[in-house]
Amino acid sequence: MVTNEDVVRTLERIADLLEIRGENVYKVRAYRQAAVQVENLGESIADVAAGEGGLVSLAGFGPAIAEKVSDLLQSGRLAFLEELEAEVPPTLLALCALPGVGPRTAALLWREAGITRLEELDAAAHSGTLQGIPRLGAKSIERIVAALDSQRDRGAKTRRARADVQPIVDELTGVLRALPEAAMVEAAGSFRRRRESIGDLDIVVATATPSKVLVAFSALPQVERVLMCGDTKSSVEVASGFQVDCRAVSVAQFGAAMQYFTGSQAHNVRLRGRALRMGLTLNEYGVFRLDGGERIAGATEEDVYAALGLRWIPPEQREDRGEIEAAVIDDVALAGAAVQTVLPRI
DNA sequence: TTGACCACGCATCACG
DNA sequence: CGTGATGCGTG
DNA sequence: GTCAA
Repeated sequence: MVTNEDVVRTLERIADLLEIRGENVYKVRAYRQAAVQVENLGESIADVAAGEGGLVSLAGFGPAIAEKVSDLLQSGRLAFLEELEAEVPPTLLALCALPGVGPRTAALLWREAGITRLEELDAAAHSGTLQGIPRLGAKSIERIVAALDSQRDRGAKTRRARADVQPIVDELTGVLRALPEAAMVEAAGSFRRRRESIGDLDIVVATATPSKVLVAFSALPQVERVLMCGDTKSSVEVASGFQVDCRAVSVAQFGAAMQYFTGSQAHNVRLRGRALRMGLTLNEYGVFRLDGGERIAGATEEDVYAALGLRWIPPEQREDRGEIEAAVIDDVALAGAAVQTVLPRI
C-alpha cells in the first residue's frame, strides 16, 4: 500500500536528485510543487488515481509526473527514481543537509573530488584535498568543517516543540523591546502561525537605525554563535543550536515585513502570484505598482492584504489551503448596489 | 507551440 | 581593491 | 515539468 506520504517523499527525493544533477530549476520545482499538492490533498491519492480524471486532474500534475506516480501506486516502485539513484549517489543528499552546502556544492564535491559521503568530506576537508577546487575557497572549506563539527556536537536536533520555544520568544522580544531604537518588535514565522513544531524563530523589528538594532541583537548574552549579521538581517544561534533570525525594517515597512516573515512560504508565493496578476508586486517592503513602482501599502498587514483585494488573514490560516480565495473581497460588495467597479480580475 | 514560472539578503569567489 | 555572478537560505 | 495563452 503506497500512502500519500510515500508519494510526497518520493517526489521530493526526485527533486533533490534532479537538482544535484543540475536539471532545469523549473523542472525541479515542478516535482516539489506536485509533492506539495499531494501533501495538502484531503483524500487518498490512490482514490484520485482510480477516480474520474485520474491524477492529471490534480494541480501541478501533468502527463509526466502523473505517469510516474501512477507507476509507483501500482507497483510500489519507480524505475525512474531507481535510474536516477544509479546516476546520482543518494548519499549526496546528506551533504546537502549541511548548512552552507547545497546541491551545486554537493555536485561540485562529487565531480571534482569524488566525494559522495559525509565521512569522505570530513577526511578531505582535514587532509587539504579540497584546496584548489574552483569555487571552493578557504572560507567555504572552513564553513564545511564548522558544519560537520557542529553536526557532531549535537545529533542534528532540528525542530523544537512550541512550548520550548515560547520562553525564548518572550525573553528575546523582551530585551529587544527594551532597546530605545526599537519602535516595534514581534515574533513572526511558524511561531506566529501557531505551529506546534518550530524550526527556527523570526523576529521583526521596526526601527530607524537597523544596524544598531542588529548589532545589539547579535551581541546579546543568549547568543552562542553569530551565523551572519548584515545591514538588514542577522542570524544567530541560541540555546544549543536553535536559530533565531532578526530582521530590521522601517516603521513604514513593518506590516509588509510581518506578512512576509510570517509566511508560510506557500502562502507567500500564492499571494505574490496574485499581486502580479493585479499589476502589482509584493515583497517584504510593501506592495508596489509594476508600472512606475509606486508604493501603495506596507505599514500594516491589513494594508497589504487590502491592497491585494483581501481581508486580513489570521496567521494560523496562512498555509495555502484556500484561505486566500476565501478572503477575497468580492466586486459586488465593494461596488455597492449601483456602480460596477473594475477590479483586476484574478 | 511557446514563454513564464515569487522575491530578496548575505557570503563568497572570480575577474578586472 | 571594487564589482558582478553564483550559491545558499528564508518566508 | 506544468500551465495558460
